[in-house]
Amino acid sequence: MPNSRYDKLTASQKEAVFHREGPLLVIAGPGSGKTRVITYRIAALIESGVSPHNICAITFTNKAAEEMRQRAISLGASGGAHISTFHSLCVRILRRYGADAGINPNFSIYDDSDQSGCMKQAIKDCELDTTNFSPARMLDAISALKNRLIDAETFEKEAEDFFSRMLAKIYIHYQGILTERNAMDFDDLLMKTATLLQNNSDVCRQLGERFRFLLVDEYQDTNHAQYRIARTIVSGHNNICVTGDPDQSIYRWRGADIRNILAFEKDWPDATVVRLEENFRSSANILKAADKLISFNRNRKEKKLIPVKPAGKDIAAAGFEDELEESEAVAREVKELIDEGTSPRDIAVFYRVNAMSRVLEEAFIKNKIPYQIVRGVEFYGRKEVRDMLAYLKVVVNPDDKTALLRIINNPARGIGKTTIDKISEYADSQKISFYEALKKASHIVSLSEATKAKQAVFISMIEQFKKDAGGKVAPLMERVFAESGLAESLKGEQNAIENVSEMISAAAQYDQQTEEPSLSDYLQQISLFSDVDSYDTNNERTALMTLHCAKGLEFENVFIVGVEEGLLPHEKTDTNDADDLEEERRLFFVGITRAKSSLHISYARYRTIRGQLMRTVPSQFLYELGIDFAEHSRQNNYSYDETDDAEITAPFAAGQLVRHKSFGTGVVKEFVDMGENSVVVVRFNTGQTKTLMVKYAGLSKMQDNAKGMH
DNA sequence: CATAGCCGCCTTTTT
DNA sequence: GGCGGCTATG
Repeated sequence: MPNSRYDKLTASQKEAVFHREGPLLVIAGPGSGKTRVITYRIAALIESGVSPHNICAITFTNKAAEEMRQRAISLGASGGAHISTFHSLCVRILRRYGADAGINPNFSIYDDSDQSGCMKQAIKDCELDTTNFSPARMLDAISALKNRLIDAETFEKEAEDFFSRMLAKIYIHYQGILTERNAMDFDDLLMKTATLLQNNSDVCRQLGERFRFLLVDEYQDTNHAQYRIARTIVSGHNNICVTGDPDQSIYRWRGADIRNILAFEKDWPDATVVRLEENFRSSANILKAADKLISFNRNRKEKKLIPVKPAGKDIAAAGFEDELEESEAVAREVKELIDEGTSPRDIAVFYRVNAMSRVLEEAFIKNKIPYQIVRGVEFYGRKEVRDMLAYLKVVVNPDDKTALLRIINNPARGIGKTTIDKISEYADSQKISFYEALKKASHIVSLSEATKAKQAVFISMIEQFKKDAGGKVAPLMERVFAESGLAESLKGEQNAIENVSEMISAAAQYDQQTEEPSLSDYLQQISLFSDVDSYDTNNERTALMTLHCAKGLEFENVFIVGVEEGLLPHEKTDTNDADDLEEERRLFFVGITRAKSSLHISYARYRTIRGQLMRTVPSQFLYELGIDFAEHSRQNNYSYDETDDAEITAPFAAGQLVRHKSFGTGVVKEFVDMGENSVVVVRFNTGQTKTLMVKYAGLSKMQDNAKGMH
């Protein structure tokens, strides 16, 4: 019998919570209590006699996993259920069951910058140049292949055109480098798990028996590999419950496939579908705007957003001269809210790209507002943090040449490029790893005795660390920091030293919380951790973050800045590709629907991008929201009203703002009227000036609210 | 082999 | 406007 704590759930929520066996799809709009439903469902399953051990819940971030764990415990579900991201689950599976597939459990996990290093090497090995084969593009392409579970050999067989054949060659080399270094990138974790489950029916059966109930949150943002993993795990019992909202899918660029959620009922024909359409979060006005915006997406399923809260405040819109004024106005408004008694943590500022945080940060400092910037991976990107991690990775996984090369002469110990090349050559000729070659350096004839001695010191240091690497992590880190010479080399750099201390205290916490702490496990876990996961919601600080980070969160007061063409939608998105544009619109939708009671939207008429002052154009999404920002363009302040759409008029006069499908936005410098063959001279924001024939250029006119630039 | 200084590159979003 | 990588110099 369900107890009284379920009383506050709505009928639909209850339906999802108490659904027992078989596939369940929960289509849940923003603010509909979806995460709550999952947590209650975990509690309800346990209450009905299911062992926590048999439940696996997948969340989108580590942070969400941590919160869900705590909430489940507070509901009386005594812990024991597996709650983690897909990536963490995969690490567990690969460590435990990977041996048969030839996986060494001490594998390193490579992040973006490690990957890019390996990719550059791979391109070089293929004797191709990085101008035609840019590492970033190659990595994107390979990531897409891995998400679709296509390995290098399979792809090579299919590759026909020149580009595909080159890509296949690079893919093979890149993967070779990772394998040689006993390393996996993020996509490998998923692909190798999916393949393992597919090829090893025994592992598959064991996991199916272990996880008799699988719950996947944010299902709209799963990729194909994740879908396969989920599908295989539940193949024996079909007890899968997924929740998600197609309108909040914002990770297509990373391989997320919205079709997973759209096709759920086809994949599991006997699925129960529950819709959660009531919104308990936002005021009716905010929802009205969100609904208006998202209705411009054509490739979607209609969904209602039913407000529970009253209309509330109007949405505040504002146009500013530049990003300095915008930031200053946001800071002042935030300050006012705080002075009126709002807690700083009930306020958040969202932007499209991380680079926009700097100017906001300065304004917040100036106005003495407590804030925290929630950033992707900044902490783990710091030099000193990477250096420390590289030492630890080498201790656990000596094959990790990426890490080894990073530390071998850092701090400087007289082992330079020439020496490294000689050792590399020796390693290749002897078919041994770089680390093994280093150990046998005394056999390398071409090296001087002095150099050999330096290497011996380095090797014996690492070997000593290895001996002491069992058990707790933090003490070893202290030793590594001191004895590697890193501490000495960072002397005077207080920030850097503090970052390392922060790492060590995090490790100490891990040591305490983990039954059997191990360095290998620790390194793998934190590789999957990002700064977003350490966002402290109990802190009395206003959060600044990207719109992507804002997913899954909610705030009383929300500010969205830089709502301009080129930023939102971002210039990198192909506005002719409806799917790309629709994803940007969803991103804005996600941002808007984070707000509970007040929402402030702004843009700047000029913005400095990469050190260059650019004239900007308000986002087309603002028109769609029905906000008449022209009204506010002369007053640099937020004002609260909503009127009809602004008009777009006038011919190609000098000063007219226009958009070109490949050059982007620009300003008309000159118009030569030659009837049908009229020519227009446009200076584009990219810096180039083009003379175009109107009839071919396909220019669209844009609203101009800016003052002249002279 | 180390260091400083310069050039040229890129720059969306993140597990 | 920031960083990595390269080069020239000590």
